[in-house]
Amino acid sequence: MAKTKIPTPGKPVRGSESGKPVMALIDLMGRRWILRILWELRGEPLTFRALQEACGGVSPSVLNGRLGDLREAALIEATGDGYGLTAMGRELGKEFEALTHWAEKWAKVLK
Amino acid sequence: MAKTKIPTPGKPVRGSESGKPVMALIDLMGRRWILRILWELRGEPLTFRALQEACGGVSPSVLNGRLGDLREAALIEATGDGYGLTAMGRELGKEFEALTHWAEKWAKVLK
DNA sequence: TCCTGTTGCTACGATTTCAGTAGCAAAAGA
DNA sequence: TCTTTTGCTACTGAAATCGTAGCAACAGGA
Repeated sequence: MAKTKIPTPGKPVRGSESGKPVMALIDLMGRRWILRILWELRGEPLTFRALQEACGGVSPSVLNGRLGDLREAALIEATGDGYGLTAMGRELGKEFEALTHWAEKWAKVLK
Repeated sequence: MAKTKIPTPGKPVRGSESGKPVMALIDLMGRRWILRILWELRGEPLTFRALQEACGGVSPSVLNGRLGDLREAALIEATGDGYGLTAMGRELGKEFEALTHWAEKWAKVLK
């Protein structure tokens, strides 16, 4: 069960009363581990423990909270084999992959 | 002056030793207000105070910290008229705009 | 010059979130 | 039955964030 409020499109979120979907997305993505979890799940589903390890040993309490967030956001779901992306989650992951290419360029510029 | 460590592609970041650019990006974007600031600066440059107001009254200490992060990441710069996106920053903003469309669909699915 | 307003920040205490470890109940093998 | 694995909760201390106050520098205006 998530202890924090879940950002929901159409409802006000932290720092914005507009209810615009992008604000809910910004709120959600701005939480630590959310992006990392989505990233680690881009392939096949992972068990809780596997996911924890993939995320560099994130504490289970935080991980569990984030899994709750992501489940309420309908981006991941618990399957028989652990946690996996939903259709929406996979789509978001694909969008995010475009950012990977940007990040490569960014790395070159920065160094 | 930023008090937190800046995620840099090529160097280990929070939760990842790989040094992959995408990990640095995930680390950076996973900090509260980072995405929001980039979003609010997508148009014209804003002064510190204007940006603060645009971000729903975020505390100046945090805002200042994030501005430092973003400057070190070469995504924003201080111009004469306040803070504005760099070329890289504007590019990232464009990538992120694709996510706006995704968020619209997400909103429909969720409700 | 003095007054007033704006701007970019710093300081600081209170609150929230995160990290790190320990451990437990349920399920799965062996 | 005995042992592992799995999913998760509990707890404590550290770190990040919030919210407010306020200050120095600069820009008019009177």
